[in-house]
Amino acid sequence: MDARTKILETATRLFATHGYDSTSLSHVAKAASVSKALIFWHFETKENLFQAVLSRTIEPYTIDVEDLDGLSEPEQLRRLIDLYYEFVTENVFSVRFFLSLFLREEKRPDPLFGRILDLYRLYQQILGDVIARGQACGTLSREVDPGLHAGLVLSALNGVLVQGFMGEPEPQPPQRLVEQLKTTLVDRLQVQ
Amino acid sequence: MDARTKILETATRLFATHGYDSTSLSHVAKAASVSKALIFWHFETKENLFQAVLSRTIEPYTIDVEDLDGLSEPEQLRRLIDLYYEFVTENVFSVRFFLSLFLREEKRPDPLFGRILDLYRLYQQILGDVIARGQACGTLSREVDPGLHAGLVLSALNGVLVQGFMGEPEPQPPQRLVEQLKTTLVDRLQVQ
DNA sequence: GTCTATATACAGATAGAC
DNA sequence: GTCTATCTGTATATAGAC
Repeated sequence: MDARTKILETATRLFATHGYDSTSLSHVAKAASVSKALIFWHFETKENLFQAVLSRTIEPYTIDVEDLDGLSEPEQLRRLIDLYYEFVTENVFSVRFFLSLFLREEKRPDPLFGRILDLYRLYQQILGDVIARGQACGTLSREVDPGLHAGLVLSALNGVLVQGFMGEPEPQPPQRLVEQLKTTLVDRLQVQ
Repeated sequence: MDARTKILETATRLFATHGYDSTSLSHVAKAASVSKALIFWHFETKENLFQAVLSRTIEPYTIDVEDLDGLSEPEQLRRLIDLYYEFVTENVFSVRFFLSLFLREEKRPDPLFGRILDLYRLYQQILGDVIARGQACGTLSREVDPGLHAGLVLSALNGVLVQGFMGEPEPQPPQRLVEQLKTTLVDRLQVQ
């Protein structure tokens, strides 16, 4: 592996676990087995390195909602919930990283920041649309407001995620919570 | 106000917004209008100051579940949910602070850390107990597992909280999400 | 208790050899 | 591209006057 990549990988790991300020370039250099000067040669400044790390990290963040066709609306909802949960479990490390950035004034990577929020809103809208369609088709109860219910589902998912961050062993394992979520927030909404 | 208190208040604010490492004692000294040396005279080290800040911050963290008597179980649940939400809104600042600490290896204030988790688990257990009692009395549906449902309710509450952190304006304001939460996760569980 | 002045360490960043 | 050596600022922490 070339030095540049090595630096990027190491910096990603260290920034994510210790944060921006707590991660010194001397530390990165040592962990990546290169000199400090080489980091500056490749990335100019610490800030630049950080931006490069963020871009690299956010790269796989996309929503592809395939193969929902042919499923009933409740089934689509269950599938979307699973997709969301799969995504965050596959990216726990960086999701945790970004969440910690959101909580601090420290570093708000505004452009990327906005991109994450856009993705998030898009996902919420997709959920809301499916609920609305289900109500129109008569497969889902009309008792709830689609947008609001979508917001609740996502909140619950995020809550499960955060609960996972707060340290094991939890009384309720995340997967069972997600199951409970689908049962209560989707199945109970179905029109029999 | 005496200097010691002034330092504590200032440090609390700065640590909470910028984190441990990003907050220099020079900065604290300037913001509190005292000399750096005075901070060391009162608190010995930066680490000590931080611990003092944490203790002070965690002080009001208690659960007092009063006046639930006389309420039906569903009403008790609604009340408990409101209490939780009131607590976090009154303490947004420090809750956000602690959550950010949980997400970083940076500083894990282990003793206090544990106390927060204990409170959290206690709250979850209270919720679970109320649900179980409701099921025994026949006011709540037996379809759900009490502990699991309690976990889901708390996750959803935490999710609403986090959603609030991620930046306004959100499509769904927190209060409406909490209402939706109570409707869906409590009312729909009632036996008519 | 509160200050100014200072010691010491390490941060981000540059110069220049190879 | 990669290094060693070095500059400059600022961090935590101390000494000692008042």
